[in-house]
Amino acid sequence: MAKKIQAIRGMHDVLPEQSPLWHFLEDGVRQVLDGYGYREMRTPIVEMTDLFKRSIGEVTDIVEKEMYTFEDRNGDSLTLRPEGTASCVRAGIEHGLFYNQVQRIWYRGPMFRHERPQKGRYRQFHQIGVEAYGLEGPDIDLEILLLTRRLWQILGLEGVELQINTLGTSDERKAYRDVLVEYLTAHKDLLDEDSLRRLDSNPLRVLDSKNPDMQQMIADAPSLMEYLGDESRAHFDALCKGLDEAGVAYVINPRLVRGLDYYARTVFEWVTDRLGAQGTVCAGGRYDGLVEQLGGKPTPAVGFAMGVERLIALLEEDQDKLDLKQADAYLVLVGEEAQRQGMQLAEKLRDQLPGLRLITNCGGGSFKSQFKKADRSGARVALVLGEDELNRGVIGIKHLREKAEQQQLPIEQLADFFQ
RNA sequence: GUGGGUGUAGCUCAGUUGGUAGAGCCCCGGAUUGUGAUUCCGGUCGUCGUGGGUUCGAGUCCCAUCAUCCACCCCA
Repeated sequence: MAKKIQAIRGMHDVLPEQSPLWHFLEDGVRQVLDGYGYREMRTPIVEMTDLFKRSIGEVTDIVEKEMYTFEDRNGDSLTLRPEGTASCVRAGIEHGLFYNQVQRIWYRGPMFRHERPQKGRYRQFHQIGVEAYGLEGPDIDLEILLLTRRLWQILGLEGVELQINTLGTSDERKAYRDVLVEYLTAHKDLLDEDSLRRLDSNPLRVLDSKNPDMQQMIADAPSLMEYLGDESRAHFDALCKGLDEAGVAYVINPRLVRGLDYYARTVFEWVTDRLGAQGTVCAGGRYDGLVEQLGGKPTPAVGFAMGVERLIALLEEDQDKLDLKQADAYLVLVGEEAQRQGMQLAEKLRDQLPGLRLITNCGGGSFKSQFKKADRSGARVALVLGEDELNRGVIGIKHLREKAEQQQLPIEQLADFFQ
């Protein structure tokens, strides 16, 4: 036997058995987004490497050590996208979508990060992202959050908690960052190895440290809230008020600091404790500076991304609640003549009943074995065509899921049965 | 990138102090004529992750390597 080739580390197949759950999720998301007037955009999986360097930030882990970057045949440096926002902004600028316009956009697809695989963390993973451009007020932030709440409702997802925070404008954050670095440097002796590293790369992250020895020092650190301008504060207050009025439960988490450089003002995460260490199921925030930073004219923006594998993992836990059977009817065909005519009959049924999910038995087999297959297909009924039925011009209908006598119908009346 | 756990049939796993592999599920067939899911009977399936080493002999011990899982880190 030839040597087997297996999938790349951290990249997984979605098998036929799992795809109904993916469809359930994707259909639900699409339905909700349609309902809010968001439209899908599809962008390439590969982009110029600089796009991500400039948007995500040169000194982030993603750019420094997690990107799948390679040289194209003409020498360009290309990268498999590690996230979707950058591409979305690039495409928007490229096609003039942001000129004096409001855009509500969503996207979905695979993302790539070269990390050590773990539960809820893969090298190829899928995100569904939602972005709104051209609106600077807190109303659109609120809409985005209401939309996520509705998503969980539609999907029947329970036990996810909303955490929000504000990072202020980039100027406010810069000012705070300087103060924080000063404070942290003064307490350098208390910092652990990770935090010392973050002191240079992302000092705000130090506040999120899990190290118990550092908690007191962190609690005494200056708070970003004190460095917010009036406008940022008003923006955040208005959002909180809107959430209150809409009855959305949330927790203000001052330590919530998104890892990508482009976030400002509103940031949020939906988290669960059911997924181990990777508990963030959906996260995002405002990124007013990014469009300009990537060469467009200044455009306010807010958005988020969901981790599809993580949501699927949550949905799997109570999958039995979902009705995901895949066939309505299974056509049992015994005998050469029945097999021949059965194919024609099945086509006719599909003409008459476009939504019908009908599996035709192929490969022959006894009545017994064909009924076994019918049962395993999940079909509600088995349609039976054998020698007897052919001679009499009828088809047998056996109910597989409920107690009811097997009945017979003239073949031409079969379509009526499914109406 | 760092640390720990695990790799035996398609799946879930057992395999005693080293003596050349087993169960359940699944799949296939049968239990008097053409009927599933229950029950009974029978059957197929393995280079024991891969490569070295120790030994008369390795699934079992040693080394390496790959994969996978969990945590750190990072993030959706």
